[in-house]
Amino acid sequence: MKQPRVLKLYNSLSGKKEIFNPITPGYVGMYVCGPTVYSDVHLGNCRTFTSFDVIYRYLLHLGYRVRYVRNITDVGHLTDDGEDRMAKGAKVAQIEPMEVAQRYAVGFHDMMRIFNNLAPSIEPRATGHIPEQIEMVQDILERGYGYERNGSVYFNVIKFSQDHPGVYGQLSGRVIDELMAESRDNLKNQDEKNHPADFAIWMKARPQDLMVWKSPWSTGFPGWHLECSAMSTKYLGKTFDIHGGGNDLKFPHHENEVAQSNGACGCSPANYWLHTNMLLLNGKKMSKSDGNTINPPQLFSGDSEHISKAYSPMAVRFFMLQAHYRSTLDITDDGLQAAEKGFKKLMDTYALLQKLPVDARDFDGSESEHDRAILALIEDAYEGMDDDFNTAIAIAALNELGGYVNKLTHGQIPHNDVAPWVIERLKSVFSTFLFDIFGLREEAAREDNGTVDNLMNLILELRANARAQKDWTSSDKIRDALAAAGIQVKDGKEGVSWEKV
RNA sequence: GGUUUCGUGGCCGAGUGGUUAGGCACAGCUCUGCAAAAGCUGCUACAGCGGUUCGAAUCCGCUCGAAACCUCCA
Repeated sequence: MKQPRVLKLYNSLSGKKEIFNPITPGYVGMYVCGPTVYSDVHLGNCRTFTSFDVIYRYLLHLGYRVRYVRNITDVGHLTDDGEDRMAKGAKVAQIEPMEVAQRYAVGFHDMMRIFNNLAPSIEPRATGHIPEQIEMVQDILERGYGYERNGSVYFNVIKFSQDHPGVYGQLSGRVIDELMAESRDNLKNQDEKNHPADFAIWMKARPQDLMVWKSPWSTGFPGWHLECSAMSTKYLGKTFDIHGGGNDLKFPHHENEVAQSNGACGCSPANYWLHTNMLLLNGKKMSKSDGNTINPPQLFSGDSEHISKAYSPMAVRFFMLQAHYRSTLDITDDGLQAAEKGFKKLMDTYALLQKLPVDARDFDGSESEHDRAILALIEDAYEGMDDDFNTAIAIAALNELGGYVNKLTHGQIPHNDVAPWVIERLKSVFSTFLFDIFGLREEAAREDNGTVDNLMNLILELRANARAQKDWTSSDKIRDALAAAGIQVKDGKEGVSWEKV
């Protein structure tokens, strides 16, 4: 609908911005690596999925039919000790591994809704695609890129990289020889592998393993990287448009995915690889062990030593949107406060914009410099999004447009100086960006509660009476008492309003 | 140790070979009984040192500092 806009995105594979050309015009297949559901969702996850949510929304806005696949990993992802993450949680809580997965998958979905992220088109689970993964292992073996050892199957990275020069390591900038030199000697099942860089695509179960399936090689479970390859192939095809995930998945996860897909079918899985950057706290990556961490519920309740107050989900979302998705973003109390105010200001401006009249009676039909400036800023917002989804640029343009809204509202710019159709366009663009593309939503400033409204109306009426009689003592007492109760009274030209602070 | 990225005004954070990003904070003004709120205006920075260039914060080199990855991680 908005075609032809030229969309550019940064492809990790080539290391530069490229013009986006989908395989099938008008359609986009996008796969994003979802969470491993072994614990409460991490705030960093929220940033990644919020970034891809905006990407998804913008693609939709551009008129693409998008199939957005985001998996849930519920098996095969091992801890440092070589234990499955689900199984570990299950033993601790004395429940089934699938109960662990279910508990945290539900929590994850709740959090996605709180952040106003759209649901993906398909959300496949690794445990639901064991046959597909076994088939993929077979394909890899048939093509000679895997080998079996004691019931486990490993991917032969050396042979693969000899047959496909330049492929392994392209995404992460890694060199095989260095991998050999760097590899630690305490890696899992090191003795079974031909080479330290090889990785398991099927693992034979040990007696303590809880989640196991039968396969031609052994009773066991699939390797961690395999589920994404198998499920992306199943739902998007052998080669699809966009594969995304967090920066820290580049190596080894995504590198190995590329190798697996090439090894299984001789084709590259995705044309464009998009990676989001990390969320930092106090300038460092969050880490539970260091105590340098904050989770979403803490952010929303204010219950953390790192912040001074509670922040709403939309304030946090806006905070994320102010930075580009490929930049690290440092969470600070000051930064969050600035974002909270900036978000509120933009929403207030939007409310003012809704009230601007668009009737053309006193419009003289000429194009003013304001018209041109407003249209240019609208174009800036779009160009920002076209340039690798630069939400920061788009927000800046919206803020500048907000200046025009205020000046029109307060009469610094006469109404008849801006064409009615430009105002209409401004209204539509504002709402499109705020709600459809950025995925923000208005947060109830007050409970939808008639009782409170009625009480407030009564109180403010009493104060208005006092003020009419110049009884400043009474009127100020009311104002101060309300402030102490967390309610701010705002005296405006068109009357009094109030807000919970 | 290896690989990579980054270092922007009081704070957050875009961008980029030549034009004020934006937000927050701050200051002035308007409004106002006072204040708050709101609006307008102002606030010209790019780690340091060299080099390329008519011109660099933007390109190159070095130094210093930070972070990520190399091992589970969004």
